Amino acid sequence: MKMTPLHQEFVLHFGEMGSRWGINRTVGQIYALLFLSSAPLNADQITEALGISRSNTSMGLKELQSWGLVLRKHLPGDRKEHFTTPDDLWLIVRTLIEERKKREIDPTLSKLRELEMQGPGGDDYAEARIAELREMIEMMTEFYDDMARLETEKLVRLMTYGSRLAGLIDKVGGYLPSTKS
Amino acid sequence: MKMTPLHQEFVLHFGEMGSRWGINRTVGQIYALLFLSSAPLNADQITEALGISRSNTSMGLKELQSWGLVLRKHLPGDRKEHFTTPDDLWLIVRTLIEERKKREIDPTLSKLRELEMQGPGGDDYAEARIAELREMIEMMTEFYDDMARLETEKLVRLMTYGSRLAGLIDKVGGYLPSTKS
DNA sequence: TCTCAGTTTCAGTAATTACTGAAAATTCGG
DNA sequence: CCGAATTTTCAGTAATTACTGAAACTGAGA
Repeated sequence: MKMTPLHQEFVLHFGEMGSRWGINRTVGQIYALLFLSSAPLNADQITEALGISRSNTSMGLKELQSWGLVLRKHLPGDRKEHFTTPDDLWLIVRTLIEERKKREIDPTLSKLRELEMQGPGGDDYAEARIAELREMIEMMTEFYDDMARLETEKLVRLMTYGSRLAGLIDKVGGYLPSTKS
Repeated sequence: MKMTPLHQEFVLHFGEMGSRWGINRTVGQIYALLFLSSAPLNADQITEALGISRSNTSMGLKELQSWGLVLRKHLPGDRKEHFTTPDDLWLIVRTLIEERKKREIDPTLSKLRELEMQGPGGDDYAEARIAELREMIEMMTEFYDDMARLETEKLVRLMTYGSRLAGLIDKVGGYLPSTKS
């Protein structure tokens, strides 16, 4: 399992970026390795290619599977588990966004609602600020949900349409309430 | 500088979420405190409210300013520096997204382009995978750039339009190339 | 220009997170 | 159901990151 220079640089980059992406170095490297590999790899191959311990590989794969970014694959005639990334890049991106939303946004949205439930406590400014933040997050997550429901083909069409979208909306007519709450 | 229960819970939550958001606990707490405060606070007030060291406050504020999430504010008649978060939540969100893109996506886009520059090295699968990833990131960042350029009012209109956008595009006509590359 | 309130820097230390090897658990062919 | 192959868990340790106090620096008023 010797890596080509291309693999090496890619794997190293994902390792470095890992900490910024909220995963650790080896998890990033494992993902990178699987991403570039046309055939599924088993844990020993990953362990050897990255020069890490077998247990570290096991933990890394576990985390990546919990994210839905890596899939187990049984190869016939081999007792060992093998692993891949999904072929479809769009699926990967959808998964990534969904998981990050789940971990980074949803808990805060819940907390904000919970705080509002506790009713007014006298600090009008803080309460308004919290309500405003909650509304903003709701608007963005609802938009995200709508977009996530679209098939990829429509999503691509929409994204390629880019800034012209705004003009389009103008034309259709603005029956919507104004911006400021 | 005693915090109300509302402040406390909010600050604590931001502290806990900090690590998921790629900042540390105290940076999250400082931000939370400033976010809920109607008047700008000085470093000593922050230090006392959070029970952290003066130097920690200084470093946290420095980081938040580098993100553009916290602004210095000189109060007349007081020699101390004061700090606030921008009033406009949309501005805050725009800043957040822009900065995270800068830190988490742009370096990878550069790296991918760099790897492609190095020319074919024989691993067709890996090279195709990298090219596909680069194209995907380009499409998404270009879309983001388009959206970021819109005034907030239009952005709100667009987001509220949600899933109906897809139908809209259909109607206007699909002159665009098909999805699969 | 000197003073001093205020701020930043930084070396040392504490706290957290990542990684390892060994042992326990699981899985599957026989 | 047994036993070898494989995977997972976990306590201990290494590496990294966060935090502190003290010292250095800054800049406005006298």
